[in-house]
Amino acid sequence: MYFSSNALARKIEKLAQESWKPVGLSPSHAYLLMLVIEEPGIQPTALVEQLLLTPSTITRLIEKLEEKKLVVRTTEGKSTNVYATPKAKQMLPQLNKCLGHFYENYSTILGREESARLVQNMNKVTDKLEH
Amino acid sequence: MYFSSNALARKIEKLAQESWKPVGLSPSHAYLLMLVIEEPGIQPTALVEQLLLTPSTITRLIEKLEEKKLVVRTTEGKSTNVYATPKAKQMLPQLNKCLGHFYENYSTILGREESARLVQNMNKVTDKLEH
DNA sequence: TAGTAATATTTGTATATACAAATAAAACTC
DNA sequence: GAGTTTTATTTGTATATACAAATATTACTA
Repeated sequence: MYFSSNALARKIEKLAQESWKPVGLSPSHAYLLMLVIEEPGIQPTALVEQLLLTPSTITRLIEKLEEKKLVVRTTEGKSTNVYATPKAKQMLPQLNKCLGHFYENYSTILGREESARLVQNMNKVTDKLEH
Repeated sequence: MYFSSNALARKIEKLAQESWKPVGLSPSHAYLLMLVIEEPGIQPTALVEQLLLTPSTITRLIEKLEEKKLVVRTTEGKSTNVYATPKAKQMLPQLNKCLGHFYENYSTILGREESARLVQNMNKVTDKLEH
């Protein structure tokens, strides 16, 4: 179980990295950016929930996107809002294309149905392991 | 798929870390050590295959176990042999116990059958992603 | 057999992520 | 409304792993 889940995650990670190479972003950065474009002003807490990552990781991801001038942060009180820059918004079609490629890649290899089933299974297990 | 496989791997990793806490080793170190005890003089290349990790990672794992005086390395020519120390051999029962706990942990949560099915599925997918 | 190719391992450095502590602000509580 | 608790975010540091280059040795080839 231990090596199986790790090995699978690493393989998928690699495939995803390949898929997002055209936009020069890691999969996590790309997913985060797409969420920010979709929901302007989204807060880190919401990103934590959607991406299943910890707050510190989300901060790090945002920082990097800020460096690349793809997002800006505004802080009011204890909460922070994240917005996509025009530069990022222009990238949206390419981001979607990469996402599509990624999906095609693994669905071609595994079949659409089997892929869906596996994802469902993994989510179920992850939820059960929550505590 | 991307977040599902990553999230699952992280959850399992955490569960495994808990399980091996009693011996003060990370899951990867523990699995490697058990292989070395089982097959004295095993070479890094063989460990790479069994643990599904890269050569550099294997070197790092061995280094750490060497620091802890749990293994020794002998180099002859281009190849290296790894042996468990008496100290490590004495730990074997505890290592097995941790392995058992880990298995019990996730099988209790998921059920034995479902666990086995998931592992099979993940392995199948990982193999298919090989290229 | 000298020169090149293949194999095994290690080293330098990078990525993805997390935990725990720090900071800051808002929300309760009495 | 002063003091405490909760919530949101960031920062310092650590872990697990990988890639690419370096090193060393053995095997092949012409």
